[in-house]
Amino acid sequence: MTLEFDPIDEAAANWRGAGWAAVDAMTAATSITRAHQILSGRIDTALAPLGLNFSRFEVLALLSFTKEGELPLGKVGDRLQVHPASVTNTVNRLEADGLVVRKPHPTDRRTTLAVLTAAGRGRAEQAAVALAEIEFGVAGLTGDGRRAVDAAILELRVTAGDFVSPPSQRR
Amino acid sequence: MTLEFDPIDEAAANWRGAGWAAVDAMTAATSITRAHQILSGRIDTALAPLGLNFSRFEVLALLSFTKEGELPLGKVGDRLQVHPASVTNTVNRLEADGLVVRKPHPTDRRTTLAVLTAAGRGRAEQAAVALAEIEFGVAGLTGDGRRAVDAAILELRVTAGDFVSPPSQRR
DNA sequence: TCCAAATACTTTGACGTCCAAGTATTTACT
DNA sequence: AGTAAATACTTGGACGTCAAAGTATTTGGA
Repeated sequence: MTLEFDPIDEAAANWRGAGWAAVDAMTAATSITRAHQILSGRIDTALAPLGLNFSRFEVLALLSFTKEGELPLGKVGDRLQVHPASVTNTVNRLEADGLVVRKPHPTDRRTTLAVLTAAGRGRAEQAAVALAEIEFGVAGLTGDGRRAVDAAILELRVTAGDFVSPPSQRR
Repeated sequence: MTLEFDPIDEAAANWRGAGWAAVDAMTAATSITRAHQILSGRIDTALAPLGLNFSRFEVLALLSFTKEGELPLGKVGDRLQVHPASVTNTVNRLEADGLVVRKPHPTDRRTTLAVLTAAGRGRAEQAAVALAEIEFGVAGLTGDGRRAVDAAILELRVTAGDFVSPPSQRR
């Protein structure tokens, strides 16, 4: 399973050998892809005992930060940047598990609110602790590395049109 | 769709406000996750006209770098770090599209070789060009940013046991 | 030689994500 | 007021990934 060499280095050498272009871009893309695999594996493993995956946890966390513990499904999708159909699916599962309840919007009948239950709030806190313990899967990244990743990816997110205002200068 | 603020900044502020731990780790993990979404969206869009996705392209590229244009399916999985079942699925699709052919291993009858066809080789080259044009989805990342991401993620991959030897010192 | 264990791949099934289409409701314009 | 367009969510289908179990073959001792 464990290789004797860095597969990304190996790929870069192959690309150069074949005369293919944009090798630096390829390695960056591959690094990010692999990092995502590693993180999501570690995170899902940590959350599995709580009956959650990362998507479901994100919804619980987002709701727990609101004043009333509720949010329209559309807002959830916007904040977490996932497809509406995925929100429906995720909330279905959370509702089946009793962590969230659907409630009609008081004034707009198109809209459905996801409302955190007491069980949901408790589960979110347990999950936050569990994730903090494994450092969100980024154990192995130093503080410098984390800042470098954040800063670099910020450029990427801006060009992808994730948001418009210049980001705040903190961190 | 586009937000008025950085959703990751917003999440970090919320986490701090709630007194939850490991905020830096959370932002790094979230950044990487989002970066992966952005990249894979761009890459799949660029490859769609060629009837490929990134997984299928990776297999074609890997085969095209070998002397004979063939490799056992198990080796493909090892190099690309994907599950054996995914290799089966990916090669099924490539074979249905005539880009690859399965061939029995000459001496080990357990083993199946994936062999690049002429069409597969041509398609891989077209795809490499298409991906270079979009810089593998990392347009928006400067050279420095790319190096920073590679270096930081290298630490992560090492701790995940991706490979054993110290990486070469190039780049 | 024989047989248990390891290896290689496929199959099946549970999930998750996205797109496209469908339904319901509200908004905006004439 | 009346209607076309926009908005909000759900549904159904195509795909992809992974885990676990199944089949075939080879390896490595006893």
